[in-house]
Amino acid sequence: MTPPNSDRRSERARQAILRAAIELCRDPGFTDMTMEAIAKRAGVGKQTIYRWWPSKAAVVLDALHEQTQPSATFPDTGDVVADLRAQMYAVVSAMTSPAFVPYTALIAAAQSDPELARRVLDLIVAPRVAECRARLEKAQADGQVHDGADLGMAVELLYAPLYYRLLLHTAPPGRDQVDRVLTLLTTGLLTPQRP
Amino acid sequence: MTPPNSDRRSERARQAILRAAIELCRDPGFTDMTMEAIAKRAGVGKQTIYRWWPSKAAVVLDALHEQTQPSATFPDTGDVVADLRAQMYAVVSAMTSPAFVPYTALIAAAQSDPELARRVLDLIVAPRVAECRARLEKAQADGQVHDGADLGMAVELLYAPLYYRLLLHTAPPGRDQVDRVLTLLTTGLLTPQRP
Amino acid sequence: MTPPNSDRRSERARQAILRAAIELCRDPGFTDMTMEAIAKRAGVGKQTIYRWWPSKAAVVLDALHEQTQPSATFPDTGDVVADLRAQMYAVVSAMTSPAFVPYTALIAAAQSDPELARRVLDLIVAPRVAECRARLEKAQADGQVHDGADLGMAVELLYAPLYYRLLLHTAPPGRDQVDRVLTLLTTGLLTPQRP
Amino acid sequence: MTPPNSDRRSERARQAILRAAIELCRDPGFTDMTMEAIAKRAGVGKQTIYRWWPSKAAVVLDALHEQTQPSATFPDTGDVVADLRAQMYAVVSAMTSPAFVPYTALIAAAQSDPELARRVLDLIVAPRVAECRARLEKAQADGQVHDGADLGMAVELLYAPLYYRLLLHTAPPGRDQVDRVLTLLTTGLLTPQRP
DNA sequence: AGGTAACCGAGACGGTACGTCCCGTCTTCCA
DNA sequence: TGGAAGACGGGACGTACCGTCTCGGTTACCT
Repeated sequence: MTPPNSDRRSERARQAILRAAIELCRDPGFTDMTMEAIAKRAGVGKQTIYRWWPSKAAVVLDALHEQTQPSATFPDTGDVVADLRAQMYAVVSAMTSPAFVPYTALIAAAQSDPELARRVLDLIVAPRVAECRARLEKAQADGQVHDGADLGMAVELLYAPLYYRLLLHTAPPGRDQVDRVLTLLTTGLLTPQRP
Repeated sequence: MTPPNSDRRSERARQAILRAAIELCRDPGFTDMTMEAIAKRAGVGKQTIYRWWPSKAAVVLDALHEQTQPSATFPDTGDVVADLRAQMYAVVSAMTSPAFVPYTALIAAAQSDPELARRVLDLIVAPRVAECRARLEKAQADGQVHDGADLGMAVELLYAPLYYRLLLHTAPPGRDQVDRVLTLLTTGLLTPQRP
Repeated sequence: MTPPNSDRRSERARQAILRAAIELCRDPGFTDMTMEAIAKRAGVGKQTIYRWWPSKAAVVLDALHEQTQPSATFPDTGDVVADLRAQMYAVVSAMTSPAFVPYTALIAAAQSDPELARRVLDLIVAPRVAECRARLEKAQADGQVHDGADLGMAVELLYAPLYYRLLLHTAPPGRDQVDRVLTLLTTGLLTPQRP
Repeated sequence: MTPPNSDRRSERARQAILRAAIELCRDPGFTDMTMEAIAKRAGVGKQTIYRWWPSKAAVVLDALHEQTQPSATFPDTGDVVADLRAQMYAVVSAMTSPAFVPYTALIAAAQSDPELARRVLDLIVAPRVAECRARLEKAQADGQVHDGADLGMAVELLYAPLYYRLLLHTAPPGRDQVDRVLTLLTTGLLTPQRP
């Protein structure tokens, strides 16, 4: 997928590799997966993998991304807070499902692989952020959010706690967390009491 | 530091190993560091490392933790927001300094090593969280924060965005980010405008 | 048994070590036996072994030698050939018994350990050779062997074929081999036929 | 040379390995030689050695065998005894040359490695024995040896004393030994004197 | 229609690090 | 001071993968 340009590329091999990668995410898991194992399971020469991907992380990222359905778009019922809650509940569900483990591994791998980091960001994080941002903008236009609110930071504040728990393992992300985050953000209680 | 119990342990070797680990964090970096390199640089047999630590990540964690000064306590000038800002500025400084890179690597490594995750949490994250929490509680007692505010979530909301940027590489954590987070949290603008 | 001189030596430890060596000859076998295993099984510090023996081969040699009864002396019925046959049968029995395996291992070890070679020779081979030689000399005095016969070489010729088979594994040493050796040596058929 | 079947094998690597083995026989010697040293000197990965040989002894055996010229055949001047003497002198020369040391080491190693023992026997011992046997049979046909003589045992009796001295270190094999062996075997003096 | 150039499978190759085993020395504490 | 215990520096083990390479074979295009 990177260096040699060709439509002579074998679609059969490509799919077999992605398929094998997905399967190996399940069983030995991302960390214990090897290029050799992918090649063997896909019935493919190692060279064929190295020809199109730079690392196992790149293969897995492609594999995960390919199998992901176009993803439902951000809900819009007219009530921003309800919509945010619904969407964040969905994210929590995803994060706590076993199928999410390899995503976490990819984020970990990306810490020492800038190119991978960029691709993870572009493929996985950015689209969700953009949608959330768009929903907030619409809400602002609807008057459900202050004109002066810092929407960019709002997006970060909404999702960051989920990733925080996911990656620091302080606790699993959860629905109550979502509720508390929304409460804090929408009530602004982090301010002095009025006497 | 885990399996064999003994006070016959060589303090000389222990320190040489931790020292070597720190040095190797700088030069080849955590990812390219190997147990063999640590042993060689420390002038120590590999077995001596494996006897006391289960992985290079464990060694590095101990090394980083040992070299860390008792850590300045949370500032308390009487103004919570100012104190939070000061402390978070400090965290931003730390995170963007080259010396922080290995911490990031440890968090990455912890994604596939639950025991390491626990130790990272206990040694690095938990104490900071506790201090922040304590400061917020004092602020609440002082009436600078609403009685009903969810302080636990507040701590998460304050720090999560920093880790979010750090680990997802959306942008480097920064002072302006801190300012915007504090603004959003203290003004509660994520609410409908009053007409 | 070599360097430090002392009667403070612990007889208990010495016997435990030799005993352990014998037992380990049986189970993991000489080749797979280690100093550490001997120490552990003997309930002895490694240092205690190294203090008195230079190598595991030395320990095993002592152990084997100590457990060997003073050894029956060469038979003397008046008939040299019969006596030789009897004695050589006994050697064949010994060589083909499982208990002989470590002796073979010692001879092998001696190939790269001159000091061990000397001790193996002195303790194991030389006494038997001397006895055989003495019996042949008596036979010569009795007129059962030619005055001109080269008795030193005769001893070599009698025993060499047994060691030859033992060490080159062309075939196991056997009674028929003994018979055929004796026949060839006593009939001198390796000469032209008389017409 | 055993497990994977393939003509994809690198002849370059094979030769480099055998060459390195020969050289290391000279300098650190068989006992102190390591697989790692062979690999390093041959400029080869360790795996490449392990892929084709089970042990360093196997490598050395192949190396020695490959470098050995097809070997001069048994002399045949018409005089068996002279021919035997000539051939055995040659064996003595070989055995007492420094180049023979690794053969001795192989025989030692074979004591705890049945497969190696078989290969040493087949490659080194058996051919020589067969040639000697053939020469004796021809002598028997020529009437230079009794019809009833036990030729198989004769071969053993001729060579065994040389190996006996070589391996038990009673004395170095020598020409005088050869002479005395031949004398004893051809005169049959190990019999009662005729009055 | 034949030639040729690319991808493909297979897996050997030179290498590096792994985690383990044992070496022979040392250190510590006990009797 | 000898012995038990076992940690220590060291070095080789045999294995696992890395990423590159060579080797036929099989397409698919290009004359």
